[in-house]
Amino acid sequence: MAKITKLDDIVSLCKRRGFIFQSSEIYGGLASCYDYGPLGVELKSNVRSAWWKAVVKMRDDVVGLDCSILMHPMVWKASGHTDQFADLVAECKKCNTRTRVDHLKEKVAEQAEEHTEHIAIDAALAKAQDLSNKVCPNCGTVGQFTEPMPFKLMFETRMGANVDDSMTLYLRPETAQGIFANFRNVLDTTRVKIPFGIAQIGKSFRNEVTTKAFIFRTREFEQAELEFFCEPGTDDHWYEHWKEARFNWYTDLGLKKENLRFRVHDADELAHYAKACVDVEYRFPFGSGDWQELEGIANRTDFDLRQHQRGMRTLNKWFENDRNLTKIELAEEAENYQSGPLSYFDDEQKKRYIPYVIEPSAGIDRSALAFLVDAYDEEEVRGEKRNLLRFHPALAPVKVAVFPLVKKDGMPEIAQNIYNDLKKYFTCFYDQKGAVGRRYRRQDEAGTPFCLTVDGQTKEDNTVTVRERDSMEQVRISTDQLLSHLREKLDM
RNA sequence: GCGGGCGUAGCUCAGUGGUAGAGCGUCACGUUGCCAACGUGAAUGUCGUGAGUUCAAAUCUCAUCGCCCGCUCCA
Repeated sequence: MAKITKLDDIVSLCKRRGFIFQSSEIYGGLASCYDYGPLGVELKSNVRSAWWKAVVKMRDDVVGLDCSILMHPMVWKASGHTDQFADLVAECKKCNTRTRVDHLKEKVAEQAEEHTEHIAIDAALAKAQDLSNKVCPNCGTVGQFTEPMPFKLMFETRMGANVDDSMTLYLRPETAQGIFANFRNVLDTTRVKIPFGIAQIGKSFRNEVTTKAFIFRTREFEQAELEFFCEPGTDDHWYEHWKEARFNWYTDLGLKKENLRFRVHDADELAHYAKACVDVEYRFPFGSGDWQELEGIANRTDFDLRQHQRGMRTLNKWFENDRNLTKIELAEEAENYQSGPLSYFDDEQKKRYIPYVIEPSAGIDRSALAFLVDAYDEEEVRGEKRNLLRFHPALAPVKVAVFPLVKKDGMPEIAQNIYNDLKKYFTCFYDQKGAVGRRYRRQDEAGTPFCLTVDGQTKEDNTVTVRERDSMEQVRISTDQLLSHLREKLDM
């Protein structure tokens, strides 16, 4: 069995082989930001493609979308993010521990909401005025807190080169809202019928209070999100469907089952919009071997579409209040909201309704990290340590490496030809330098599933050896059957 | 944000006040016919950054940036 991998081992492998670098390293680095190197960009792109293939291409009921990161500020007003995507935190003067104000307990009552949803800043401020009776959960000191301070979890930027009439925009904290905002567009142009989903992969930004563990939690990150729209009443069925589908996606791509599990959110842990939520968790080698979320699958009900209908009814106030979101109150919901502009007309049942939404929301970066960690292995071969990444072929940055056994006797030329031919079909790598054993090991550490070697026999019978990464076994394959052989083995 | 640890070559690390090192890796040439072989040669450092102390700082002090671990936090 593989030994316990430490995060540090993964970090140095990533640097050494060009998977992941610290951002802005030549300037001392920028906290929690990372860059993907030549191998990393292939890996990450393969993770994306595998998700897209499973969630969009292989299904008849999901279409894709790619929204802009910057959106109309009213989107975030309607979704609740501008009001609610902020925490009030107070710091204990005694021990300097910061705690969310709504998690503080009264000295006497000993009661606090364990896992409360975030509430509007104004309301929270009013509610949190009096901390004199609150107890610091860390040191037990009563009432020694700083003024509650709001943490803005959305990044702000300005649109418009002219400072005077530029407007504040937010970098999206999730890709989901772009999908809801385009729900009508997709309905009107693509002949989709409920149940159907809209999928999107893209960057999101959250000004997290704390980042964590390499690329696991970063402030800039990539999400793969699906909003699956279904008729109310069928939502539980689709929730179960996507739970299963998403869990299997990870195991199909090689994550070991024993490192993967579901964690169901308790009722008091649910976000304000969610009826149910479950996390797919992976046992990462940081923390104390902690289970950490890879993906959340939530039943978002009809919350978002209804909120955007309210937002659309509020647009006039946006102009009346000089584009100042904090002055705007979201319009009440229309009485006949079920037939509002974001409703769906079911032709068979002849009725209109706001669909329910099942949302599997995965982190591409943390998935890539999980695949890296899970694939990492060290083993002993003839007294030497062999490091390798046992990537699923679909995820391997390089699929096939091509070598001449030695660089003479015309072998490099033949190998070059094979390489030039194969690279039209797979990501390939050519190498003729040094001993062939060393080249094999280098590819092992990059996770390349197959190495082809042109040797003396090649000129006689047109066969090459195909060496498999995990077993190190070799078979001779005729060059004219190489492509089909590799295609079958790589499942491509 | 708090506490602890750390930051020296691409990686792992040695160097505790006196001209910057090792192993691995990388590159070149030779050799080599299947698993990190061998020989010869070579390149590579803002000692994280900035200030201070000192005749002299990788080394001592302060600040700052970054990483790891533990808290806290994570709609």
